[in-house]
Amino acid sequence: MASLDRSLIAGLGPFDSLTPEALDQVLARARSARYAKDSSVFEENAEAHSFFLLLDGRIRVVRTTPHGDQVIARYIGDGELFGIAAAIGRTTYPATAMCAVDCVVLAWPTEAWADLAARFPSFAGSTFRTIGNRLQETQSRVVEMATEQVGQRVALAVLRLVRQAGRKTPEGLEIDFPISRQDIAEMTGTTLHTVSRLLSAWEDEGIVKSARQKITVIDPHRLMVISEHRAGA
Amino acid sequence: MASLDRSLIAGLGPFDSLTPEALDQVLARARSARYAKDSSVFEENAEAHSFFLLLDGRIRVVRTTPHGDQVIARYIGDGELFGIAAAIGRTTYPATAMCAVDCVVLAWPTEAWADLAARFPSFAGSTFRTIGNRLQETQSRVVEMATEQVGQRVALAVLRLVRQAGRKTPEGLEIDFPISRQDIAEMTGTTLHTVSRLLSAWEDEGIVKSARQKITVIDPHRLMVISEHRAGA
DNA sequence: GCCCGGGTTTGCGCTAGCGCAAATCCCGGA
DNA sequence: TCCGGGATTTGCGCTAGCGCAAACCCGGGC
Repeated sequence: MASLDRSLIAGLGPFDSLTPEALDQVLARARSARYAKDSSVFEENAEAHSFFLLLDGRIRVVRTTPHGDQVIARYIGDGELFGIAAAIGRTTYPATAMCAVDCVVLAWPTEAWADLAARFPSFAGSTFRTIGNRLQETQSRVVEMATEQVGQRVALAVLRLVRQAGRKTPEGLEIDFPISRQDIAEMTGTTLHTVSRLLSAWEDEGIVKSARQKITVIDPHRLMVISEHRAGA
Repeated sequence: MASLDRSLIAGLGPFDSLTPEALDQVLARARSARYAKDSSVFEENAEAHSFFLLLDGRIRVVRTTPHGDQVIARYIGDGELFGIAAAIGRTTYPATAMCAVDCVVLAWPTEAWADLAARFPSFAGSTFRTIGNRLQETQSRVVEMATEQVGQRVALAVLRLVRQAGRKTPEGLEIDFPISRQDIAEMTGTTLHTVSRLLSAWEDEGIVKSARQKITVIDPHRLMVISEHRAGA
């Protein structure tokens, strides 16, 4: 494992405003690793030996119920920390991290966290802000699940994905990683059948365009309308 | 506002293992306040001027949707910090804190947080652990809402309440604060009608006993069975 | 170029649970 | 003690969306 170049992480959220020397110190304790698409970085309930930063790729964070149902907690994008719930008290990962595409990550041993946090307060702050944001966002999802119906939830999920991972194309905004109907279903608490029906309907209306593992939003505005209004035409 | 006695908070989670002097310093920046049942300690979207510790009572944390639906995020019990998402980056409260009964709270100005956290690392740690726990728990609720059906969700909610606020009575375990069918509905994403029907059915089977704003669990074991098994007899 | 397998679409029937409405109950105040 | 209003219960009809099943489509490996 070669020595890591600080340009990898300079300017990324968690390491914002660290001096070059500080960056080197932070990197000194990290190792980098590649994971192939569909491999997991860590598994639910496994002992939390490391925490991670995603350098490149896209990671799906999944929980599995005792019944075997899967629920996607969130997608992680470039520059985001993940596996950090572990850094805060937890000794075990609460979910599985699956690579939606080939990924490059940095990993720090869990023990390093307290030390880094103490030495670089802005790093600690950023971590906590991240966790705070996720709590916030997760609570919004609870509210959604409790009050909106499937159509609205799916619309919201697609909009969120586009915002997080939208790539501009001539057609519209395309989600830049492969995502199946099943995935959307697991994000919104419904079935792939229902998602498929909804996307088909929206495609007929020219709101989205979808293909195998691919979704492009043509008319975000009308999708927002769907996500807000109860019932639909 | 008289000076506060450190015995109020000695030994409480967040202030565990602080020296008497440290406790005094922490208390020096707090003020205590009483809130009547059904009054709010803070409102959603209001500016986060303070964070709080509940000394006595029970607080319902509620979010309201643009459509006017309410969702109960959680209940806060004695000795718990609340309104702290604000202490971590947020400048505004993400939810409303309503008193389910008369409450006594300690309040610190938001500005004091960074200072206290820096001076008393164990306080900071405890806060973060609390937030971590809540993230965890909130995610579990997302999973529940996505995969279980109402009967199971309501059973889980009741069990959780009993665990958190159960008082032993000759009848069984009684939830020690007034809680309506509507409240349970807002915790589980259903309607008061459905909750009422479920409780009635369970009462017929001798699993729970319920009255106006009151629920007593007679047979926790059978309730757990309901919460785990799909479909029911 | 052909075949295989996973992703997707679509039809169909069914039911969990919502929405509405009405009756009842019960606590607390006058 | 009587009364008003919120909490609860219960009936009834309806539909959103699930579950099952079958067909289809398409990309990649051989």
